[in-house]
Amino acid sequence: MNIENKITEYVAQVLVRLFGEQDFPEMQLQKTRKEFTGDYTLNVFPLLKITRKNPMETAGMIGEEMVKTVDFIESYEIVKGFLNLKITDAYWLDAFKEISSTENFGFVKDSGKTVMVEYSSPNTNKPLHLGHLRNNFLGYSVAEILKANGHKVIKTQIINDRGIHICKSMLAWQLFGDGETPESSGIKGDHLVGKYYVKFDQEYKKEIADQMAAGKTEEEAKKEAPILLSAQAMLKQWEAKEPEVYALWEKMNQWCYDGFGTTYKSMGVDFDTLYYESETYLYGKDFVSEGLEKGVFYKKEDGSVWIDLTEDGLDHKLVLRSDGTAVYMTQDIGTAIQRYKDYPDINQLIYTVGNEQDYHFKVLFLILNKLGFEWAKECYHLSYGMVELPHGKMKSREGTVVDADDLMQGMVDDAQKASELHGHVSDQTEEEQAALADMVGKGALKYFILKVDPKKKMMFDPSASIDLNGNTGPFIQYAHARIQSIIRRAEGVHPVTMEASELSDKELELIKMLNDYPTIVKEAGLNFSPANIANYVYDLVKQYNSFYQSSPIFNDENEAQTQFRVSLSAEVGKVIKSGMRLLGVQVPNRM
RNA sequence: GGCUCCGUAGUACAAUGGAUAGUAUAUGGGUUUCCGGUACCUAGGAUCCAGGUUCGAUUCCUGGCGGAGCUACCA
Repeated sequence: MNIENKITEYVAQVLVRLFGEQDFPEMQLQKTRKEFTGDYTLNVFPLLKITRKNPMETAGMIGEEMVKTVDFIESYEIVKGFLNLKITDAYWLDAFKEISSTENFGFVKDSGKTVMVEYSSPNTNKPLHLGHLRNNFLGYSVAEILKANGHKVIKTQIINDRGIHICKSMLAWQLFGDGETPESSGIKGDHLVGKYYVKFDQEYKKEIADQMAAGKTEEEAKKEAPILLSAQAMLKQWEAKEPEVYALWEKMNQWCYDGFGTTYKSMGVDFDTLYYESETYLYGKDFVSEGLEKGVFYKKEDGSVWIDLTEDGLDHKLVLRSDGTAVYMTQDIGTAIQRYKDYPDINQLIYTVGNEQDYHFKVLFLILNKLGFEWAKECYHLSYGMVELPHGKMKSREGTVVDADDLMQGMVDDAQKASELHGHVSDQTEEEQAALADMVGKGALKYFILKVDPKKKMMFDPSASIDLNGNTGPFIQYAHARIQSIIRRAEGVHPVTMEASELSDKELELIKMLNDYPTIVKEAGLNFSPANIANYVYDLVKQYNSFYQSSPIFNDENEAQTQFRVSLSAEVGKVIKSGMRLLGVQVPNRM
């Protein structure tokens, strides 16, 4: 049992003893703010109803009784109705010994729960960009955090590999590509496909302009541009599995998969199982038919199929086009059902998708519920805010898209430069230095993105993200490297022999912060928030640096103290590594 | 227009309804007999506006102002 629970339990006992009351409001216990003495603070305001005394008196009676009866409570102090309880140093030293002897400190062994986490889910017509980075880092990290909470996790994605947008790239390549391949051009596969997606758009614009010059309205021109009609025709050919089109689709998709594979490797993310829209959209259609029979959906005169959600406060929503082809919703219905069929024992299905699709998922879950799937209530949309740039939105047409590969490479290059500047690792081989630059550059990027609450939109300033000072990944990595340097010099970590009475304030503060780690991991899991972990690790590092600055570790006169400080440093290092690991960030032993 | 989300120092981010609203960056002033100065210490600077609920509101409610997203037979 953790200390918070112990304290609230004792307070409950005290209340029963002093006031004979069995039924009281939930205990409000929080950590004592820095400016007051004490470790935990009980807010007595909610208890006044049962004590029928003023805040001072109530706090005094409870504090008095706690000190008298609980061995690890040393003293109490009352400030404005807040009861501050101080824990004994001996308790904290014991807690530290416990922490250092715990394997995988902070992690839960087995919760018995299985969770599927979907993230990434790109379209196969263009490379990944900045928005995908937030998605991938978030999805991966949440999956790791859930594992740390003892859940079995299945990482997955839905690959959006069919549809008109894919045909646009294919058509443009057919018309203008002149047989260009990743091999012949030296261009990464996904970037090559993306190049033709852009090419299509350029041609399309040109044709619209031509048609308008010939007297058509803008609306007509947009609908009747020959290249668009060709793309639509190609989509039909694809659905009919016409060999030539199908072969082209397979070839260009493979270029994308190869390119994505490289990018995922560079990001450090992975998946346990994959779903393809081209395989699930037909399955979704089957359930639309079934829902139509059940009366969940209705058919309009033109043949399109809809659902009426006005009773749920929403609108009417299309689930199948009049020509019988599938929309996004159709395949999402199919994919969800397929997943529960493949993995019947999952307890939760998490979709990591941007908040511009909040409405879509509200509708999807409602539809699944109406189709009679019990598990619909286990579906959760992990909705994250958009990534904004200092100079406005990312728009592919205006060339303001921040490419994922380019951005990561830029970060690594900057890390390399910084490393050369400081020269701590100039004796290492080129390979080792390159690996370090990769670790630091990617660490900076991941930390920069993950330290922000996922629900909130975030500003991405490329020039600020490469700053290695302040609340950044490299700041944390540096602290870890410095700790490893201490351990190297100490030639290992030895058991603690120091007395509790010798502990300094800064040492006590560090122990208390280490003691919080399991609670942080738990909260991060409940909130699906890597930011909780990031902010905690940052605070821990700041506290450690302050300790490091003021407390000489290697002290010839007090061997026990030296060993303790090395041991404390080592534990801080372990928690830094563990926490960063949950963010998908590695930490170096030298940098 | 309708619906949803968001407004915290110059900028970027924190704060289960709790105490004097934290941190970074930028700006000013400091720290090397010592273990890695990518560090540490220190100063100034903020809750969009008006009401309401509450012992107590950055947090909850209402209205205004400002911003973003959704509102496609797109994904």
